[in-house]
Amino acid sequence: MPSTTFYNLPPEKRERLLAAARAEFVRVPYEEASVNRIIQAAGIPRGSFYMYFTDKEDLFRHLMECYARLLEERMAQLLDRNGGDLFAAFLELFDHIRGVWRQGEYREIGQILCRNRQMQPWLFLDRAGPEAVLNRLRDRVDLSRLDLQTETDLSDLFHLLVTTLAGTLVTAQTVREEEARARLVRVLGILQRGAASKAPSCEEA
Amino acid sequence: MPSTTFYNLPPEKRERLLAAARAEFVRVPYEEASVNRIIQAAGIPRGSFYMYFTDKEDLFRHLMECYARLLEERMAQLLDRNGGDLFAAFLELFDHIRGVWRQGEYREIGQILCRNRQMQPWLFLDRAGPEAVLNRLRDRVDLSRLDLQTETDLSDLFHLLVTTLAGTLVTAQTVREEEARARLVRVLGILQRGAASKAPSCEEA
DNA sequence: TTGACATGTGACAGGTTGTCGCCTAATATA
DNA sequence: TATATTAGGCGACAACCTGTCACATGTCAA
Repeated sequence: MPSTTFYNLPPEKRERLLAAARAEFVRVPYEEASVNRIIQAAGIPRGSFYMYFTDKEDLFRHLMECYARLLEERMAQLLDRNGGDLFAAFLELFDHIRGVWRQGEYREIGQILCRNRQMQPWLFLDRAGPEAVLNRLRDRVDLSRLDLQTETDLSDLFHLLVTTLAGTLVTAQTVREEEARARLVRVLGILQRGAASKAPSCEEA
Repeated sequence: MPSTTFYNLPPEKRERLLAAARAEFVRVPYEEASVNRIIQAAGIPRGSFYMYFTDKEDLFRHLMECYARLLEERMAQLLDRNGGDLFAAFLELFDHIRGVWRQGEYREIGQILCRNRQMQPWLFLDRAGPEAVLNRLRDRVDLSRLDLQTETDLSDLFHLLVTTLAGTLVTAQTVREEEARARLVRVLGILQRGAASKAPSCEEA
């Protein structure tokens, strides 16, 4: 987490640093990103940087978490709008994210995530784990739409959904947009209806 | 991939290098692992190392892929033994892997994977993607047990299963073994029966 | 004015990586 | 046997990186 000193900075300087960081993380994969280049581009002395962030990872996490917070808010709205339908909300979240990534301040996030697939969890999963996110969202989920058989099924399902969404978003950067979306729809379908063939005694019309 | 020069090496030297590498990757997370320490521990000069592998990543991938090949073979056997039941095979694969990790040459793999969760995909997914693995395994899967509605459903399902297995294996290193297994069973259950509540007109006994 | 404290600053020590020219040993050719 | 050719062993080196630390500077309260 950034130190309080960082938040006391003049906003202009703060944003300059973050912008330089985003640019660097877009340019090369995480491991190759260099604090050196970031501070140079931002015109911020070495010592100061380490006053704000403990290291590169701290900075990267901050970028991800800022955006993750936005996503969580949006997810809450989408759940409400869809009457608590978890699957519908996730699909709409995909559309929302794709839209936001196309332009504006968060345009770079998509590219960063694509260049750093291993970091996917950092975007969607709270430092405290997926549990934490789910707990804040739980009230908005309509459980009657789901067939949950144990206490933890919701958590497991949520995890599956998050992983799937993340994966789809990343592939959406390289394959055709609709193709990625179609894949998401298919996987959501599998998760809803199950992949095991149904007993013949229970066939749908 | 290691150069042919690497394979021409006397087996003793080759194994010394790989052992040193495993030890280093167990010691610290991937980013912190140092080629320096590996070659020092193995008593191999710098120039030689770069003759065998292009860099640290190349070496790491090699370790993972050696093991991945074993897993794929095992998976093929398990599919045959379970009459092509994909779900049963995955569950047994979990048990198998846990057993192997407890001792022997691959004891370290579990720890490495745990210290480097982001690398999970490298273990299970072929460089060519999950598709490649599935294609080699496809014939052994009994499709009649599955309810696949589009061409790509099997591939999507396979991806879900692999991701889930990897996640469970990693958590199994930290939480109680049976707990991790129980979680895998639950998730497999969700994937089989689906998470959407069934229409009342089609209730099981 | 003076002190106390937060913050800015860049030189520095200690580490890393990949390369490159040189040397050795083994094998093929005349 | 003498010589050419080639694969491989080797370690010094340049170029880079990171995190720290002693010192400079600014700011606010007494």
